[in-house]
Amino acid sequence: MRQEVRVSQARARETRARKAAAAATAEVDPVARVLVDAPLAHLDRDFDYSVPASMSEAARPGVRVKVRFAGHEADGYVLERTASSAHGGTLTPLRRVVGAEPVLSPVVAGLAAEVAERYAGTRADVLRLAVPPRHAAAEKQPTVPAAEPARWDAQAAAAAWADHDTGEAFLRHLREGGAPRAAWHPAPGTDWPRSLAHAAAATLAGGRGSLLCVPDGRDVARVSAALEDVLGPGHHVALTAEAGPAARYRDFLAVSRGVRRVVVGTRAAALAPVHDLGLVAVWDDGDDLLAEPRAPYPHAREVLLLRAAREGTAALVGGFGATAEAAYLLRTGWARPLRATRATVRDRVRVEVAGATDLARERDPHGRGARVPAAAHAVLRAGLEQGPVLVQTPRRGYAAALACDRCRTPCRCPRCTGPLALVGPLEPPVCRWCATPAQAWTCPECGGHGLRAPVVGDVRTAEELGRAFPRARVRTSAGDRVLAHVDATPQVVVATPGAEPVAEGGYAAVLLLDAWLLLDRVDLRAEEEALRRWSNAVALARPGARAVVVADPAHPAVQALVRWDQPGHAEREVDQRREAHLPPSSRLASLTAEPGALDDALTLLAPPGSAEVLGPAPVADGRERVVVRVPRGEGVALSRALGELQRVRSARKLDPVRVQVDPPTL
DNA sequence: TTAACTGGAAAA
DNA sequence: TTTCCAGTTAAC
Repeated sequence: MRQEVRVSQARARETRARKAAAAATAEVDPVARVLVDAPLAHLDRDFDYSVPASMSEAARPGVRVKVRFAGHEADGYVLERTASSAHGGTLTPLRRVVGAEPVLSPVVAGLAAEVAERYAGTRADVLRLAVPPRHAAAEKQPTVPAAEPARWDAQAAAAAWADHDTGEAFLRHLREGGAPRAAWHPAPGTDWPRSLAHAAAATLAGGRGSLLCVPDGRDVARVSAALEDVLGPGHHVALTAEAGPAARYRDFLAVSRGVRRVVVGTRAAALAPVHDLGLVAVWDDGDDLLAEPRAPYPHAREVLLLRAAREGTAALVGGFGATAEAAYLLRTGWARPLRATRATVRDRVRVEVAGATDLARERDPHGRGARVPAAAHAVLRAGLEQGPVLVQTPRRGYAAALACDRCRTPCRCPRCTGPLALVGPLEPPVCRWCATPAQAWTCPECGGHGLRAPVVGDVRTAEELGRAFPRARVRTSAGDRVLAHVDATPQVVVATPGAEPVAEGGYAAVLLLDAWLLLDRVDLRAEEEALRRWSNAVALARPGARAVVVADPAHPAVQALVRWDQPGHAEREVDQRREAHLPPSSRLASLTAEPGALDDALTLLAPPGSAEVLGPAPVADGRERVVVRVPRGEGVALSRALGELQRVRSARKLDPVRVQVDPPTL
């Protein structure tokens, strides 16, 4: 039996060898350099395969191929065709060319290599983000060019940017093929999707493409509508993950074929193969949605800035908030400020501060405290006579977590120790994990029976406001029930940060509740993030509207909001972070693994001399994390050392260590 | 998955 | 010293 198996294996081997010898290889450039989709870091290099004559035409650079790799069939991309190989042994032939479409351009292949290096990951991981899964039916359809040339209205574009000190010069540079780079901070109420669309139109009028990245699908839809309006139909595509595989691939092909040269999309679009790229832009770059959650965790802003440098394009980093990273671009002189004039800002919105800091913290669990101060009520009431009003409340749901009102011990379910939460005004608290109602809760620490809600959700805020304004319509927008738009009729719109609907004509008033809650988060970016969220809500107001933030008026973030000086806040943030050796003046990387593997990784790691290793500190699932920190100038060396670590560890089959360069949170 | 390589043990 | 074998490694 065993004998037979061996004989048949030997025969199969002979057959294969005979076939290989018999199949003629291509006459011109018989070698294909292939990027193989292998999961191991140390295999992230090019491999040469011979090209059978039958595939010589199809195996162009950029096409997908199937190859035999270490016994398995593996996917790969042809990077180039060459006359000879440096590989000593005989080359395995390509097995199959998958489709005729060159989906990996040399530009994107180079970019993927740079992104992989920067984030200490593999090119294959980056390309999984860059190239959507193939959809054969979509590949057969040709991309139809736009029926009419793109519109270019220099006056309309100038008008859209007129409120900015250097807006016209920026547009002119785009139009003339220049590479201006700016950190953009518009006034509240600015129709930023339209401004972006005009920037793309100016770039296209000069013969170049644009790549615009925004945080989420709603923003993509807004910019897409503005592009359609400004450029005319058929000149741009919107790339989002939610589009579905066929549409996603079809739109990707429209870009990779060069038929559409203006692209708006979410984070993965930063790697889109736009032809003749002239402008990269990222909007609201502080939004954590722009940080990719899959390895190697690239951030869309950083990918776009790498592209701007590699491809010599213009760059626009904008938002109503301002990140320390954007401020750092100004500080180093890499970008210039592009700001709304002070006169415009003054005309748009007045931001006031109401209430003392601790009112919200001390109120009782049924919300009878003065969470919405009288002054704020007055502003809402006045606003409701003009149109819709927006109320931002930090967290979704009725009430997040409950605590003992005497000793502040968090309430735990007596049955399963899960967190308790209120689900309605007259019902007892319910466990979030096992859904058991806690009929008569007693604090295990102090024996108290009273509950307090440290966080009030949007549903209860809506309920409270419904009582306060009985004649007004009250709607909520949060979590999985996000409204994209509301009309111009008077109504109260309660929304969580990031879920604020756009109001037709803008909100007549904006109220920001529980501001202390955003500021109390234990996070490196808590302040910047709070200011960003408030700013995005205030920016939805109509010209002449009033905004009220219920917060401590002395807090620097609150003051920056009132003055609409987010870039100034970001500048101070840069200073503070430099003193604390935090990004962007420093480069951080985190390593997460089982304690043993982490120990071992640290002995293998050869970081630049100035590196500090902080930790290890325990994280979830019994794993530990260390943070490695270097001055920014040594960031490249740190990335290289981390990449080398991953290659060595994968070659030796050691336990995996998760490496994140520039982790968005710590 | 599997050919090539390594090193250790048995045979000469 | 040579040969054989099992386990390891690299992977075109």
